[in-house]
Amino acid sequence: MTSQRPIPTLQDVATRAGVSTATVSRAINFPDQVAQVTRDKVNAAIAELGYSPNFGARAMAARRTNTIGAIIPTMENAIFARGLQAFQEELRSNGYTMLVASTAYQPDTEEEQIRSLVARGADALLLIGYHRDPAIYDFLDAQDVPVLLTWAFDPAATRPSVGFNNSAAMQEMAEKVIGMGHRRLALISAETAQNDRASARCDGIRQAMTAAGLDADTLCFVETKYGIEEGAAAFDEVMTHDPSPTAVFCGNDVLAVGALRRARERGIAVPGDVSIIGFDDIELAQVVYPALTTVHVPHREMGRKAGQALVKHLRDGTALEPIEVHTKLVLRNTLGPP
Amino acid sequence: MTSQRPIPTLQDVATRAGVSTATVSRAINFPDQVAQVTRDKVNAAIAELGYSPNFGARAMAARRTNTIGAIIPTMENAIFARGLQAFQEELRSNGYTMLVASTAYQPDTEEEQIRSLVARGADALLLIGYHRDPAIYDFLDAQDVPVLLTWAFDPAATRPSVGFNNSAAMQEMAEKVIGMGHRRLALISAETAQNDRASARCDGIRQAMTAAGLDADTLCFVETKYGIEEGAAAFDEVMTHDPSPTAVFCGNDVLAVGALRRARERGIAVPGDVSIIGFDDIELAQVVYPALTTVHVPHREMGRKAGQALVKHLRDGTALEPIEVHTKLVLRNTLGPP
DNA sequence: TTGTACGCGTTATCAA
DNA sequence: TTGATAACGCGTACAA
Repeated sequence: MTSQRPIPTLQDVATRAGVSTATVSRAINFPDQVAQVTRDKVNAAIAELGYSPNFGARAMAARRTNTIGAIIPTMENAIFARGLQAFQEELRSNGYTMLVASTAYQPDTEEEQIRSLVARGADALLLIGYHRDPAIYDFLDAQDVPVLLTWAFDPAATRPSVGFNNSAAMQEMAEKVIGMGHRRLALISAETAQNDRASARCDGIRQAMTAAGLDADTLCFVETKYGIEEGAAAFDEVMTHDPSPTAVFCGNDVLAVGALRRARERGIAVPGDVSIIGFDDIELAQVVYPALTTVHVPHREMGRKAGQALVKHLRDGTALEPIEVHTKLVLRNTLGPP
Repeated sequence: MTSQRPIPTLQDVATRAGVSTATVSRAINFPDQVAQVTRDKVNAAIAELGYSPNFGARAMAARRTNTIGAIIPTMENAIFARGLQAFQEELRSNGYTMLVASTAYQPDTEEEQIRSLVARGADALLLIGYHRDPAIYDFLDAQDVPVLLTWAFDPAATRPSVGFNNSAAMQEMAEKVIGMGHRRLALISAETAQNDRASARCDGIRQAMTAAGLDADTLCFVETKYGIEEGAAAFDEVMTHDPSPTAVFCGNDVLAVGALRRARERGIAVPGDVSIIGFDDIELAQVVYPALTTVHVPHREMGRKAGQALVKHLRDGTALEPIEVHTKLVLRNTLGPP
């Protein structure tokens, strides 16, 4: 049982340094407003006491927290982890702290997390995708909390975002695939109901089909949850379709890797019998064999730019501008002629 | 320019409901202490105003935050992401919120993040591994913040942890490998300087060698940063050793996957020419070809149990007990006879 | 350059 | 069951 000395406060530091609390506060927040000697005394007292400012009190008095919240579907998905890591590094180097929360793709949970982060005093929020209950946007407007969306970019959208055009990116890949002669196409997609990125990618394929004179309704479409195992099961389903597809698009690399594994297990040659195409270009894509053809998304760049944009907005009060980042086709070895 | 109505406070709700702030506070925190009719009026007012309590003020007045901080090396590593996801789910279902911060394996950054989370009022902290400056533990004790360590388990340690015995786990695998007849061993390790898990795994191999009558100094040891590319480069280095190893242990699956890829690129057969062994059993391990032999770590179980332990401690005030979780050898296809 | 004093929004104690 | 009120620790006019 150690004798519990109480946590030191500003007042304790002030007493110890023989100055007022106001001076200590200034010494911390505006060092050049206080005389050198005074500052030294204060710093010494802070060090001796092991003082660190109370966040709650500070937030209440200053009415800002230097904290930015980020809400993602799940940390278990490498793409979000990577984007957030870059986002955080950017914030950190500008004196901001990131608070993360995850939603498991549940809109209710997202709303709850938004309220929680706002209550915690987040100065701004980073959210994934455009689609959510308008009431949430109203709430954020009412609370005067700036919001930046990411992972999607729609020039026509009213809310600013830092992201890429999911539809156009997938369309470009589909055009490539169709250009190679593929006609019987399939798509293994993440669940589209609450996920505007997934549905935009799906639209991209249909548009490419229509533009090439194919009937978009012939696309063999299967929706599934996120996961390697899920991708494998969906691949089975897709291949039972008659006529069977010669090219299988996947909404993300994880699904594609599952499909690829199942193809090997079934003795189906890739890309000999069927081509498999991913989306995201996570590390996994280069490691599987054959290496996965996919759409590269600059996750780190996106996270970094989102961080820069938010910091600038908070500092200078300038409007948040939409920023588009660009995807790129990565043609590896799972795509071949039909 | 919408007219900015101010953010509602407890006082606003009280006025609107025609009661005192004390009653509103109780209606929120101890609903059964207030009359049904009063409660309804208060809830109505809360809904109409869109009120949500100010976290800072609450923390200051209540002297707790229902928040638990977690500090990990990096979110980009799937093992931490997965463990934290489970940890968070457990906290959430008990009314606690998780705050994450990451350190990029920098002790200085970790210390900074610890102070930041404590200042934010974290009721407890989850940290990875045992090894850190004693001054940090002193600080946490002084601030009266409970700490639970994880990802490691040492029965002799003074601080409670929820984790597994890194050394014993690797030793078990090494015994298996040696038992198959391997004598020329190599280890590609994560950097051991600030990472007690990495050095424990290394010790495990040496102990198995000594126990089997081998000279532990013959272990070909290479240290590298985290990453697939880094694993590949380290594999090159290890294979130039003379005599070249017949079995290459890797400190984690990501390094192992890099080694595996490089082996394929070099035309080195696995496990024909050399065996490769990973650690962690992340999804990657089942997806590569040949599937990776590795040590399974129950990351989700570990995260969940850590969450349970911390919640119980905070609620009941009982001491934090050490909890060991168990690893398991997963013999897939990259390990064969020498 | 420094100090005084008030207010931030909530919880908790004590009375009523 | 409810209300008045004193903390909680800090930032910041304003004054000196």
